[in-house]
Amino acid sequence: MPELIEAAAYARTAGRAVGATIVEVMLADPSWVRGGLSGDDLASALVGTEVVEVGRLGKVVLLGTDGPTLALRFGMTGRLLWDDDAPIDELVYGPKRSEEAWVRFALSLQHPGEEVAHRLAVEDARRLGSVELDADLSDLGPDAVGIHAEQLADAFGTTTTPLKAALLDQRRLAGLGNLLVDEVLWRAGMHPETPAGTLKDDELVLLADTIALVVAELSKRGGSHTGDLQPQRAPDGVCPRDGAPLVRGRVGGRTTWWCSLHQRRPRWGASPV
DNA sequence: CCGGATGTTCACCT
DNA sequence: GAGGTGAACATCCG
Repeated sequence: MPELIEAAAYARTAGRAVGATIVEVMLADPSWVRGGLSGDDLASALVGTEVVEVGRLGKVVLLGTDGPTLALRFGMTGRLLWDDDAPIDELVYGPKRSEEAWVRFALSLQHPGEEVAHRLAVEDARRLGSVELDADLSDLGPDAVGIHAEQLADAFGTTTTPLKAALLDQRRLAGLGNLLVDEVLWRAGMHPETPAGTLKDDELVLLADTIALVVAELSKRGGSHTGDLQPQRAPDGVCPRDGAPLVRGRVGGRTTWWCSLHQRRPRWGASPV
């Protein structure tokens, strides 16, 4: 996604639905629903209910009604739209335009006393997102916002999984995606292949502080793609801090960029040089 | 034309 | 069981 920062922006916008009644459900793409429900199932469960709260856990946006709770996942190209407003204009690896044909799911929402209903819609070109009723989110780890060193220690345990893969694993920690993790590790000066379970207490504190700083700063700037490292995540990119060449590799199945100088190799547990 | 892309999930190895 | 890899999903972009 749309990582945590975009999901938070979507949740803020979706918050405008609180107090409104769902009067219509539009499901343009039946495969966008999880749980084997049809569009009719979805409509009969939701039409007539009132949105009472909107929240977020990790990258998932939750609309709580006085009936079921609706979970929205945005995949890589999902954008949330409120009428003609889009909280996030453009996604880095998503399409550069907007098309009605990519709207997979929408709700019509009627506020009491208002003339016209609003539309809350999700546009998802690649269809990697989904909507689900009463989703089981028990596999998600603690949210990355507000994470503490002790929670990171719990999340990592003694695993030898590369730090980058551990931070991307939503079961350990919910909300960070590929771009945010590269930015965090770069700022913390940690090599992405460091075995996650070998971090010392002071390193866990530094990591937790860096996650908080990066999420706060990039939220203010406007998205997961506004990190200092981002413009250099390209061939011949150099470290914005010290000018050393960046290394491009694959860690945890994802493209990973790190500084050849200040994100040093782990002292042990790495593949032989 | 080809390869790669903010995510998730599953099959298949080691 | 843990963890890695690669594919698949479908589409856009350089």
